[in-house]
Amino acid sequence: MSDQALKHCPPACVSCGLRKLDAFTPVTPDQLKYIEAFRSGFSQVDAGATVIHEGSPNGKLFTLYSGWAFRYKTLSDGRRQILNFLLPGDFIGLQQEFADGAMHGIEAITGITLCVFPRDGLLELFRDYPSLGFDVTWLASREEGMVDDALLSAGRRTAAESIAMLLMHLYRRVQRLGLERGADAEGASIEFPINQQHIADALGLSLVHTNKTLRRLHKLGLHEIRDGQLRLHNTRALERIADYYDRPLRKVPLL
Amino acid sequence: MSDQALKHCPPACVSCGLRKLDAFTPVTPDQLKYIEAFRSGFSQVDAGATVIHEGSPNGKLFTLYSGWAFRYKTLSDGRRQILNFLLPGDFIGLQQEFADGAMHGIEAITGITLCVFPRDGLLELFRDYPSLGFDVTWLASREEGMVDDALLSAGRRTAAESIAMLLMHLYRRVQRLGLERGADAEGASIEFPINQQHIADALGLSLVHTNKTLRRLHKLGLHEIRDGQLRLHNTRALERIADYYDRPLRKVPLL
DNA sequence: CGACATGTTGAGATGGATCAACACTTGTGG
DNA sequence: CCACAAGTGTTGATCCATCTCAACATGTCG
Repeated sequence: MSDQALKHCPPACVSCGLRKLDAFTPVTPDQLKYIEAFRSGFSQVDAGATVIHEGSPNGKLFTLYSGWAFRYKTLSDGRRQILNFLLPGDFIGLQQEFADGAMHGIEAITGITLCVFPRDGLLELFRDYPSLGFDVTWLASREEGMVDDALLSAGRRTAAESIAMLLMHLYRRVQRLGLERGADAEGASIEFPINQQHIADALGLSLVHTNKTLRRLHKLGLHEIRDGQLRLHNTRALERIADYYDRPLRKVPLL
Repeated sequence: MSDQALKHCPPACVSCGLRKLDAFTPVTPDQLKYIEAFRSGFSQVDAGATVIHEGSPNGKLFTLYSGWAFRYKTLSDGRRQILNFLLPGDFIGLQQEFADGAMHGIEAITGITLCVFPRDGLLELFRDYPSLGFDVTWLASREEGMVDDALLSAGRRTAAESIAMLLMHLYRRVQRLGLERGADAEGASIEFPINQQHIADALGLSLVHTNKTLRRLHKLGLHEIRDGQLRLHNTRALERIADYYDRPLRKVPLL
């Protein structure tokens, strides 16, 4: 499936392009119908625009259908921390419902398409389709796992280790979605719409240091970022540097 | 309620000491009965012992009944990052079920008591009591919110800001449980069983720097840690330094 | 008593921050 | 068509928050 086909969210979940991907657990026709009824519509957000404002207590629930986005928090003087990157299939907005701490914002990196769900239908979903409720928990828990990893990077990894980790992590996630670009002369690659400022904010580094470290890894022949594409030239080395080894991939639920 | 009464987990949930606390949302007698049936027993772990080993794929689910513990990850050369601290009422082990990334370990700080639940009964719980399933999601989401905050600290706060944040955060959590020690001559305090190495590992700092920063805050008259007790002498200043302002507290579900 | 965990302090080293330029590209308005 | 601003990436120089190393104090416990 080309990612071109994923640009726009189709009106009916039955013809959902995402769901056809191998990465997601299949659902029964019943469940699919319920999800479609639960969904209140879809929405598009331009690159760079804010999907959910930091600290806004209300909002809807979303499934990211296409494009990249990120969750973030900022301190009052403007220092920003990206909490994690959001890729197609990610469920958005749960914490807004629950957290009693301060909230996070969500910003689109590329233009994105979202399936929208009403916040107050969630309990009903748990009631009517417990296994879908279970899936929501699955997704929440999986996302927490990603933040755990990010915290390990920010807290204990060096800049080079963190960057190696992030490149591997994002590459693998895109790869699992089946969106890896077929091998051209230089090998496989993925779309990589984030800039060095995003990387810096995700890892708790300064922009300048991020640039220098990225440059160093590039000169070591580990990777290449060009024209919005990421190519990994030596995943073995990157894994070793990041001290991160991939687990067998599992299918992920999709709401 | 004195925390003495919370030392041991009673055999029946009806007489659960935790549940009497104001901090938790009440449950119906039906739900309580179900929870009691779901619970397979309880367990004690000594201070310093490991509850769940890092990377162990299986395990049970727990509710921490009494004492302090923490979730952590380590890099292969031993660098350790504490992901968050666990206090009574926290639900433990969800990520073990779901995460496809590497897993975390859990270690007891004090002696702790745990209610044990079988991992494979969870889906059944979602089916039989959707609102309890909803609560599980609630708890997962709330925990993610805490990790989000920790990531903001590790990534973007200075050492002093991070420490101020952590002190406030832990104080407030204990306070919400109703475990604040009544005011003696020097004002209110909480039990504070963690040492400087724990603080360092939670914030991504070195032990030495943690000590010096803690000393500095103490000399500024902001707090005092002595005899395993934490006293905050100037919460206003701590909040300002940490750039963290408390939200109105909400009741938390308890499983 | 010694072993060990914990906290404290100083000295020196360094990873990463900050400041300051500059190059390149893209879009925009004149 | 050019002139210009804005966003992004690059690089060097310098600074400093934090790390590492090293020593010592204290308390607990067997």
